[in-house]
Amino acid sequence: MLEKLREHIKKIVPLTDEEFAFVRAHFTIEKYKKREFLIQHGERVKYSYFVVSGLIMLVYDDDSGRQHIVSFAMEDWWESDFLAYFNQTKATMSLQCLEDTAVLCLSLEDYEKLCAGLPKMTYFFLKKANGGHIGSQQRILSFLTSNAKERYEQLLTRYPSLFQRVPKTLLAAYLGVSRETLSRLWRPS
Amino acid sequence: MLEKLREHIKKIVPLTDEEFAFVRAHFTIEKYKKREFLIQHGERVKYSYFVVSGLIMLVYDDDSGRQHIVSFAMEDWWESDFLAYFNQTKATMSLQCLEDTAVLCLSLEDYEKLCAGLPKMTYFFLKKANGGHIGSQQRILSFLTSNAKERYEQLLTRYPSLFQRVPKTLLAAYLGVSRETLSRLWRPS
DNA sequence: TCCTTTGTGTGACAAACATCACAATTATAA
DNA sequence: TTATAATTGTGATGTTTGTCACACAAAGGA
Repeated sequence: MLEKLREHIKKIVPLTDEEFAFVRAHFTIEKYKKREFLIQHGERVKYSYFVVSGLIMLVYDDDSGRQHIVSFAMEDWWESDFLAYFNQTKATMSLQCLEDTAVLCLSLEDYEKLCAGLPKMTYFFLKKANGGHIGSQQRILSFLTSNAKERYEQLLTRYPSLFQRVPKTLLAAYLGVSRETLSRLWRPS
Repeated sequence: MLEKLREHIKKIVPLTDEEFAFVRAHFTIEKYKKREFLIQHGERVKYSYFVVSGLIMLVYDDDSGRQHIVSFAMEDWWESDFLAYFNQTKATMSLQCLEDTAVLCLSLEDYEKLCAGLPKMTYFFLKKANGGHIGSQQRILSFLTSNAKERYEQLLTRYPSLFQRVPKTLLAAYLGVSRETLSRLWRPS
């Protein structure tokens, strides 16, 4: 569990045993079953999460009851409703398990302490945040430049495992098309 | 020019005169006229930019010659082709002026030196990067939940000045609709 | 096991949006 | 100023996508 976090951080900043002991003290471990919620829309966001194993989705439920998926997060990803997390406001999105999932939890207070106590970790989070920003921009670009079929192909090229792990309805909710349209994409009209 | 940067940074981390002297030494000033390019697609990305005044757009030109706008950046915004900047690869996007624009330029080397020499600045950039990530996620959500008209209204609510400063063709290229559709939105069909 | 969810495909039709064509107006530079 | 380019609106038409309806298969709990 925690060793996975260490390996993950090491890819950006190497840590001594002592430093990692400091880091690990800020995290708690939690396990969730499929369909359980890590964050519930409307509630306070206590943590951001490092996914050790499993698969979760960040989802927005609109007024008409439709689900829209902002992000899937699998092993080695960081996820939360970051807007609510950093501003300590109520969640506008939910974070829900698509598989049994193990996560490491980091409260905002511990996040700040971690950054203050070990500047390397600020740099680590900076790299992660830049990566997230760039990734989101690429997703925006795919909305601007590509139709439903192309977006679907791009998604499966980038994350082939999602095809097996996630029902098509949810892939549609990520791509921004109806599940019926998605179902018809590869069959010629 | 530089005083604007100081005010901007101060909103997140206060700096002493000495610290700001260190910061300012890493930036250079550049001025561009309307239609000029700060970054040209295919070329190396030397800097990320802090916009002191004016207006620029981050734009992707696709194979069929269409323009897609990833972002507008005005006063007090940071902008670049961040993927190419951080990886020191060729730009896939262009950064072009929509108005005469003054910017402060920061090379990747100076960015790293700044972070290493003054940890406060790492924290500053972390806050900015998180803000950028969250902003991009909101934009993704607007693609998922809203049609062209709603996205247009959201854009003008958030950035009313764009309505006067930017031609409708470019607003359309930002929203992901044709300029004809955009032109017809407020007139009932 | 059976029985209820959940997931998937497909037809018929409606709505949203893109494309092409053209006109007219407003900036901008020589 | 005058000519050229940039910007905007709008009609006609076709394509893409959404919605509703239904059937059926697969998965999971009692």
